[in-house]
Amino acid sequence: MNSSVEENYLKALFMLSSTKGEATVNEVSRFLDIKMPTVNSMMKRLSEKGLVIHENYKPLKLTEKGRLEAALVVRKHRLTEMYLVEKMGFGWEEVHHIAEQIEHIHAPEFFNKMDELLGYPTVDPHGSPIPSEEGKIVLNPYLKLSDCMVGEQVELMAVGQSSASLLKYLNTRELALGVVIHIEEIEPFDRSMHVSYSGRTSVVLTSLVCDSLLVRRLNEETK
Amino acid sequence: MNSSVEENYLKALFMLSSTKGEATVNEVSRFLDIKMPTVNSMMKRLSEKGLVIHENYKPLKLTEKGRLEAALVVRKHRLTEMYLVEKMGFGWEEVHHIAEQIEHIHAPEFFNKMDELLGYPTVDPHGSPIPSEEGKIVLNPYLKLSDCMVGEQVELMAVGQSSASLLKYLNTRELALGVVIHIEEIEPFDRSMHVSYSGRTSVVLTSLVCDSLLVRRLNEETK
DNA sequence: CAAACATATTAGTATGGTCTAATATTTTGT
DNA sequence: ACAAAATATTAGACCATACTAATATGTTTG
Repeated sequence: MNSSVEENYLKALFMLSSTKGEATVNEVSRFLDIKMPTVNSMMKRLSEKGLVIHENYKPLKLTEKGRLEAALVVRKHRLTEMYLVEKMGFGWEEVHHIAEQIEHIHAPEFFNKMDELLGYPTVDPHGSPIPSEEGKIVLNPYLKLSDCMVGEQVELMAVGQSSASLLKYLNTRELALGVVIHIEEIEPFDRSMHVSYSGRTSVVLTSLVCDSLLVRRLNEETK
Repeated sequence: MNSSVEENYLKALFMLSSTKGEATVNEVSRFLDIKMPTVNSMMKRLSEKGLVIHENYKPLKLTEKGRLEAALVVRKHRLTEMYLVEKMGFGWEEVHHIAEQIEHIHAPEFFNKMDELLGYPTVDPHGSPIPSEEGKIVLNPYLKLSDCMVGEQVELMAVGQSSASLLKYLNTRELALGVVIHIEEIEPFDRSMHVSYSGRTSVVLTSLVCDSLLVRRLNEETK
């Protein structure tokens, strides 16, 4: 059984290595706000437990076992977020720090019950995928708003990062999941976008925001 | 902020001292299954933090502050149990070990939301009182079934101890909270009771069981 | 390529929370 | 009342998880 602390390291590694398949001690250190030597010795431990591959001065990788255990923590986190929003009426921006704690509860039946009550969702309220009990995740089928072109119509499906500040920003602009966005114009010099949605027109979104919004192109018949 | 471990000691002390107002190191030790020297040094810590009164070789008492913090942990535990049973569909006997973990979550809004969704209950699914946010508890208004007399009609309101074995025992006999029990006969020599309820008649309950069942006398007009 | 910088590791320290063994005190039973 | 038993405390060890300071390795850049 892994401790909460170990689970946090595994989760960090899971998230940081999701694209490249590996991460450095320094990245984990900054991500968790824990000093490098501490990370280093913890990685030694996880390596002895067969959860991480750690050769001196080389980047860190999760073993298959480590990846599974990390995925299960992420699963618990995202199911919790989903449950808090859908079944308890919390707002997007309130649930993260609660889920950060509940994700370490050891009680599979508790999370499976949430899963059942939620109807076996595959994405959480931020739109991020929820790993299955076997650690499988659906590949994120969404693209960044910033990768779309003028004239396209897209539906907001997820946010790339779920900082409270971004979520509040979206709330004040009535930008919720499911909103259909029409791209009116893109400023070439700073890549900011003018968009319209839900009756609002010419709303300006900076490229920073556009990078964080994950959308799905609407096909012709939906228009 | 108290750690989970400290919270467990406070809770233990709270429960053990609920009748006499104090408890011994030895009792806490047996209750938590932690050796006496460990308990002793932890009590020293809690005493320095102003949560416990601990003079050498004297029984332990909670300070007002300690009592409040302990009550809040109990509140979180019992609200959680209540929520798991009422809102998620778990059985009585499944929820204890989940609540033991969730009670240490630091997120008042989470528990207040449960409270709200449950309609501000004052007793948990085992019938034990749920302390308020201010640490106040309604005095247990129930009496033991074993203190009742032949001919009385009582409603099952709570169980004195919530061991899985007792709860299963009650389940198999369809003895649920709210069931109205009629006391037909009491064996003087072993204090076992013959009772009837929900169509069943002459069910025998040993005195051990009767001691664990908390009931409320039904007044005449309810009969 | 060598110096400077970034990253990684080792060594040593601290704290929380547990243990066992030894000792001290209180309670109990004859 | 005194010896035995139960309870409480002190002392010393250990592991998990953090830190700082010092050192080693790897990377970047003049």
